[in-house]
Amino acid sequence: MSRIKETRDHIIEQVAPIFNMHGYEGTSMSQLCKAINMTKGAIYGNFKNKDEIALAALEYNIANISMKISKVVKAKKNSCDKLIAFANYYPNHFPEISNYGGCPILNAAVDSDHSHKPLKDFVVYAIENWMSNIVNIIYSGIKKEEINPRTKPEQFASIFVSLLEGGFMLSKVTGDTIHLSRNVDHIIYLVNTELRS
Amino acid sequence: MSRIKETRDHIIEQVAPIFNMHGYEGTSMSQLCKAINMTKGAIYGNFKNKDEIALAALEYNIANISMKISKVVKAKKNSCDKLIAFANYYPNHFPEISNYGGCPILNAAVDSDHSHKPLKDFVVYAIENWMSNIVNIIYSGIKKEEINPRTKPEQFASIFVSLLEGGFMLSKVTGDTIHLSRNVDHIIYLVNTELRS
DNA sequence: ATCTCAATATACCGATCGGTATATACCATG
DNA sequence: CATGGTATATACCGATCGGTATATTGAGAT
Repeated sequence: MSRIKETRDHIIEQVAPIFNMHGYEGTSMSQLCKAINMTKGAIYGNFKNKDEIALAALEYNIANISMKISKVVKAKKNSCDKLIAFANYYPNHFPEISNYGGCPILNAAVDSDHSHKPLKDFVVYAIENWMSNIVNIIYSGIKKEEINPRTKPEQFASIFVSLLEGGFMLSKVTGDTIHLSRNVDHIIYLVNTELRS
Repeated sequence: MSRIKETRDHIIEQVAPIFNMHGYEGTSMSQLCKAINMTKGAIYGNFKNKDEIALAALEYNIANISMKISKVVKAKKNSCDKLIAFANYYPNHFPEISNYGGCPILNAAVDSDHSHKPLKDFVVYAIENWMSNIVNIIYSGIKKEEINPRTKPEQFASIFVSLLEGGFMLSKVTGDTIHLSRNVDHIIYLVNTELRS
């Protein structure tokens, strides 16, 4: 890897949590300089402008959490267990995600509404990607006869994602994990009583 | 009402949607001046600083939507119908709320995390108030023997709020109301199959 | 008609914003 | 050890930030 790439990656890693915590407008370039202990020359030598570094940070944040979730999901063989492992990731890593500023997808979805288009486009892409991930697990589960074929995968995906994001938001802002726990309990209940065959 | 109060209220009404759309950091005082067609003198004559006007705007936004929802809920007598009317408010008014910048509670919950404490405190208060509203409808429904007494009101409230907020967020960012509709369908399903006695 | 006082407009503050032009430091190659 | 090129630091830009001090305005009271 070339040296310029190493610096660029170093910058992205350091600024990613800041963008996640403070949002696009709430993050300033000087704030980023302080965080990476470098000057504007280093940033503008590696990124065209604030938009570009914000997008890179978002991509990093979403790829990061997606990868970690993917790991616990792949560890399960049964489709229903995959869904439950997915859901459990959030309460199991609540402090860590919370200290990082919350779920990057939710933050970006709320924050990106009036920022530049590529950023918003990427949020939509990430959400659709996430939902189709759930949908695919269910379809595959139906094929493997682990999941009730009368299940509606798309509807379940909407509910699944909403319960996790909504629950995380409630727990983060109130400082009480109970909301997220209740939602995950409901997801597990749905999986075991309505999906699992 | 004194004239100063009229101006203050006029300002709040005009700036409330701007704060809801752009968030605290994303909203500038000059932007507000342009919106109300007045100058800084008018604003700083009626508000101590940006924090105070932002809090007033949030209070206005939340009171506003709460009042409207309360109206459709109170129009129903049966507790289960109240819950369904509550949930239906969101898809029924999606374009209106969306154009206004989304649900002020969700926006503020995500936005307020690093702003001044009174603003965050008010978000928490509003959420707890909202949840206890749902809880009270259920308790009252149990007492009136309209709702299954084995229902867990607090758990249902977490799920209820999360499905609405999460679904609205998904639908707003993707521009497709299907997510919100699916979630409301699930809420109605839960009410009719698990709550209604 | 004049005075008073509150409400708003104007002009300005230092700080910081995103961004850029240039100087400097550093490393690979000869 | 000199040189060339690249990566980063420095210094600076105009614009805008939140906020304030003061000038102007206008309605009600005398």
